[in-house]
Order: sequence, then structure tokens, then C-alpha cells
Amino acid sequence: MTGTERPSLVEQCRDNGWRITGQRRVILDVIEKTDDHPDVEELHRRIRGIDPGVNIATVYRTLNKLADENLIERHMFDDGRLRYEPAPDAHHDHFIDVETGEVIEFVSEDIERMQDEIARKHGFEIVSHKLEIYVKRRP
Amino acid sequence: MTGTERPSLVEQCRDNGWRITGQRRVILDVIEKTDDHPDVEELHRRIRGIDPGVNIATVYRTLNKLADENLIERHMFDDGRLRYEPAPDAHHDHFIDVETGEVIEFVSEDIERMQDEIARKHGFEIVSHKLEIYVKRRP
DNA sequence: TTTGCAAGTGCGAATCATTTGCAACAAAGA
DNA sequence: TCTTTGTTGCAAATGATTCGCACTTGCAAA
Repeated sequence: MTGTERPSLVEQCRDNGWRITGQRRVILDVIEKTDDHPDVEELHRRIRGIDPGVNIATVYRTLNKLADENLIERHMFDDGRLRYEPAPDAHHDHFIDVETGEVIEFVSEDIERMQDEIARKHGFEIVSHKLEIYVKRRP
Repeated sequence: MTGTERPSLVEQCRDNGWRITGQRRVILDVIEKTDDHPDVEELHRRIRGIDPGVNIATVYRTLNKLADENLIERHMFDDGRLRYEPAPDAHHDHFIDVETGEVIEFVSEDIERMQDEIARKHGFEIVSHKLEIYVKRRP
């Protein structure tokens, strides 16, 4: 048997007191199916594939609200646009393939631990962090 | 005695075939004196303090050219504007104090080493990387 | 089931940092 | 000094994101 399922985004939003509109249903649905790191334009493209009437301003507003409540994660890599992914179960960092633009997730307990240590040494407490490694495939 | 001095930015630019105009002399001078991570507006403010006639478009153009030739380093932290610092002698990463906006540099050989290792494990070669730790001061 | 109304939406205009086109200007080599 | 190009200032363009506002719609309470 599988572990406890996380409630759907729609349910989580309803719990947070959001009105579930037709547009939001579509937007949340698309996000839930996301297994990459699309930017707003790409998300809007996917959303329009289901309901062509959803305005991009609505997409922006919804994404901001979701990110504010930590229901999705927002990134900005070196191309300068915002990219989104569903809230991950566990923190991870990213490789970005500079040749293809592909984003690959990775986890390193060791690196996390060293960050804590060095922050502590400097008298800081970590609020969040971002590690992006720009790479190319080794021949 | 001190080690070999790095040639001034003006000299480096001249070596790269740039024309050394009055504006550039001022811009390069201000950058050379920089020991923080100012954004373009702040740099322009400092430059205007010396020569009020330097247009911000010129500042942008010069910064881009410098960054293209790796004579300065460009960052974009979570506030969404470009910030610059003189090309560092050695790679370092950044703490960003979320309460004050202050940027603090740090170096960790250990973290660098682990990044190499994990990249290798994934079949990648590192092109560059960026580690930003958003922190607040520990009480 | 209807209704009231605050929350949500579409649309176009506004914003903000950054870039660009172009005519005037000025380094630097001949 | 003259000539050739690279640079500059200015204003207009860009491109991603946000905002104002009139219209619409979920949904709680009647």
C-alpha cells in the first residue's frame, strides 16, 4: 500500500479559504501534473490547451497566491524569468544544463549540513537558500 | 612586500582594445573602489557624484561589456535587480541578510568539493554555480 | 433556491529595469 | 590634423509582471 496521499491542490486551496473558480481548477490541475520547471508563458500555454479563456493575468495572480502560501515553489534561474514547480516533498537543489536548458533536481544532505555549519559560524540562522549548479554533460 | 598587483580596470580594458573615454574612466574608477554589491542605480548615483553627465544607458552598456569579458561579476539576488562587484580573486558565495539586505561573502572549500563530486556522479561537468544563503542574525 | 456581496476575472494600461536606434561626438592611429 | 570607428546621450522600445476598474461568479446565509 502507498503512504498517506497529499490532498490535491484544489483541496488545499479550499482549506485555505479560496474560492474554487473554473479558471483556478484548470490552473491547479495543470500545476499538479507538472513534473518540470515551466515559466509562466509555458504554464499559460498548457492551461489554454484546456480552457483557452484563461487570461495570463489570472495565471500570474494565482501563481503568486500559491507561492505566498507555499503551495508551489518559485525559482528564478539565470534566464531571468520566474519558473514554478509543485511544492516538493523535500528540499532539493538544481542542476541547469546550460546547453539544453534542462533542469535536474538533486539532494545532498552533506551540502545542507555544511551550509548550516557555516551559517552558524557566521552567527546567522538560515531562512532559505538556493544552490544552482550550471553544468554540461561530460563527454 | 606585497604580491603582484592586478592591473587597474582601465589598463585591463585598454588591453582589451576599449577606447578609454571620460565616462568609462569614471565608471571604472567607481567600480574599482566598490567593496559591496551595488545595483545599477546605486552605481549610477556614485558615478554622478563624480561626473553628473554620465547617462545611465552608458552605465548599463559598460557594465554589460565588463561582465561579458569577466572583468566584473554580475549577480541577481531575490530582489530581482542586477548587482555588480569587481571580479574577485577567488570564487566565493553569498549570505544575504533578509532583514537588512546586506550581502556577506563567504568561502567553503568543502562545499565546493561536494558540488564537484555530486556533479560528477550525475555525469556533469560544472560550468559555474551559485549558492545564495538567505539568513537572519541569530539573537 | 435565491440573493447579496466580497472575491475573482478579463482587459488594457501602467510599471520598472533594461535595451536599442540613431544622430552627434570624440578616441586613437595614420 | 584628418579619418575612421567606437561611444555616448537621449528618447523610444522592450518584455516580463502588476494594477485599476468594471464586470462576473462562488458560496454562505436566508
